[in-house]
Amino acid sequence: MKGNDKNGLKKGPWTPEEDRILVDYIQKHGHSKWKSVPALAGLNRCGKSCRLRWTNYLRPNIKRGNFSSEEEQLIIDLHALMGNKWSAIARHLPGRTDNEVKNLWNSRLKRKLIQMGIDPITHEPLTDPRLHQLLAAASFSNLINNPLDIINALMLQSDAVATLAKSLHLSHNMLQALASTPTTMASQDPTKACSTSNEYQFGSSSESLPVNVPNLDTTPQPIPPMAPRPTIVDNHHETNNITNPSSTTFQEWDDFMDGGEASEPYWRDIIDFGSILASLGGFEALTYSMGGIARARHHLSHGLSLS
DNA sequence: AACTACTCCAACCGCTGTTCT
DNA sequence: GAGAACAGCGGTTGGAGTAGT
Repeated sequence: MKGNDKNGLKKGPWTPEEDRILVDYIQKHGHSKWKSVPALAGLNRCGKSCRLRWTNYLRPNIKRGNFSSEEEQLIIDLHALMGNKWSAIARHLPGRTDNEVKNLWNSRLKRKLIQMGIDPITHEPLTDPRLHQLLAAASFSNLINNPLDIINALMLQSDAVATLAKSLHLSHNMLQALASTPTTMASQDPTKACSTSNEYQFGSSSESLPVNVPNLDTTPQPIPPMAPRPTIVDNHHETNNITNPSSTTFQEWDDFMDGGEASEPYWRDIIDFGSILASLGGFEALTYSMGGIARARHHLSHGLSLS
């Protein structure tokens, strides 16, 4: 990456002096022809490199530093609509560049979605192969065959039930949020209104972005409301009233996954499994498990045998 | 302290679409 | 209309920094 190219033009990181020269030149003369900029400014760079440096780093109003959770959520939402249209996504984030958005997606957001059991490409729940992969890697297949084993395993740790219950509840809320994303966005933000011609209209300009909007006929049915969060949950943490998906849903998941309560690899595996089970639409199974857990907790608190 | 693995991000590359001649 | 020049975009690379062993 370092050194000069075959034309003798410099490559690699820009020095502060080069930055200063480029900024001075553009402020005085503009950049109508990028190809001529380096020669006129006195830089030993190609025009393309100058343009990139200016647009991604030197131009005014560039916002630097960490992305806020709101920005991250917006990127996820927009990516669900547009795919890898980084420049289009970046236009909705003032001060952010397409390169920054792309880097954030590739380095963090993509992984985060996978962790949540969501395919980062389709933004739909991960499908069977992924589930089987997970099941093969872990020993949960045995647990599925005998739900009582789940309970027995969970009872080995006092916070187990609370942790799993919370993870399942968050998974469910996230799925609800995702399932309702296009409608929700359109209703909240007029710039994201969806026309009837399978195109989303953005902003006041005539720009329209043809995207693969899911056919309404094939849109997954709304996820049924989950039973109220069990009161058995957690003596050690504040009980959150999580009944509706909201913009805080993903933040809650982040906090949950990053926090101590889900930090053990053992629990993260269970939570991953719970997410994927939920993703596959196994809410009956979840309800069953939750009910089983509640019963188990009741049995335990009354000193009864699980079997 | 040394090494390795991993993450982040600036910059490059190659392709595509648009504008100009 | 055709080809050249240019700008913009998305994918990829590689160096720097950091955490873990």
